[in-house]
Amino acid sequence: MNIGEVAEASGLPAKTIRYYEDIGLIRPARGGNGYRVFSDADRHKLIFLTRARGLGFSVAECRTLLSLYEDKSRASSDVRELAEGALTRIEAKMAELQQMRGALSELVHRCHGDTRPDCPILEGLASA
Amino acid sequence: MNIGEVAEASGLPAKTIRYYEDIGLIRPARGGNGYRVFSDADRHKLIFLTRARGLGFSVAECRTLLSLYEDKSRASSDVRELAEGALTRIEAKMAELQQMRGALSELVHRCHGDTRPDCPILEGLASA
DNA sequence: ATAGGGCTTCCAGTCACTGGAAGGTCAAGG
DNA sequence: CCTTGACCTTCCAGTGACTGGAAGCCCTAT
Repeated sequence: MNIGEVAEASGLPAKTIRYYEDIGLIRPARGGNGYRVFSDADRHKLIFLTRARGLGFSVAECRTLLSLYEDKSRASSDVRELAEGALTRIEAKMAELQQMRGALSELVHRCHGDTRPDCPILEGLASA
Repeated sequence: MNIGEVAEASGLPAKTIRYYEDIGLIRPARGGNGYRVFSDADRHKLIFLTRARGLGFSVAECRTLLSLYEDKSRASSDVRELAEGALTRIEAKMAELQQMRGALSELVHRCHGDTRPDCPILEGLASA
């Protein structure tokens, strides 16, 4: 299949797929016309990448995940460690966002939001 | 004050303060030796920026916030709109992270994480 | 006089794409 | 056979918000 089809199938933009080839995540073959030719294995890898990225793994981690995926003598603990790291990052980020949301929503609710200049949001930013 | 002091006072790295000058968020004076000289107003602005960034406003929004802050005839509704936008973004991001966390933690809990290759995390990524 | 720390500029790199220009290829319709 | 339009190619540059590092000036203390 050509890049358009595999983009459709994997949910990734064609640009991103070319980029993934660039950084060596995938190695599609080439047809006589210079077009990339994607095998089923390539398509599976791209779907794998789409999901892994969607779960918060970095591209570097995806590279490792792909090599673990292909290494039939892997230890599942290696995969789990990566996943636990991603989970920890997600939870840290969520805590940070929760903090922000709390502070911000309080400021928003205290601001009447009309034509007057008086504004608790700006006041809060200027001197917490 | 010099950049080191104002960095300490605002919580921003000196590098970031130079960057903020570069993009025109602040305009510190210069001493005869070429060093940046920060006034109290500069310091206040940097603290303002630290807090606004910490609440999830983009640098572009911070620029607007600063100009609203200095505009004594502003409408508080303009500030509030910006803040509501930031809040909406935060909530969207939180929802996304929650989704990720749910999926990822389920996979992690299903993986025994030992020396065997068998791994539900990889299976989940390969075919959800 | 020298050692150290702090300051300066400038260039390059990060992460993961994304946009756009210039041009080659292919299938369908006239 | 020619054209049209969709699809493909490469290459270069830009995004956001910094961050690292090199080369060199400045200031203070010993």
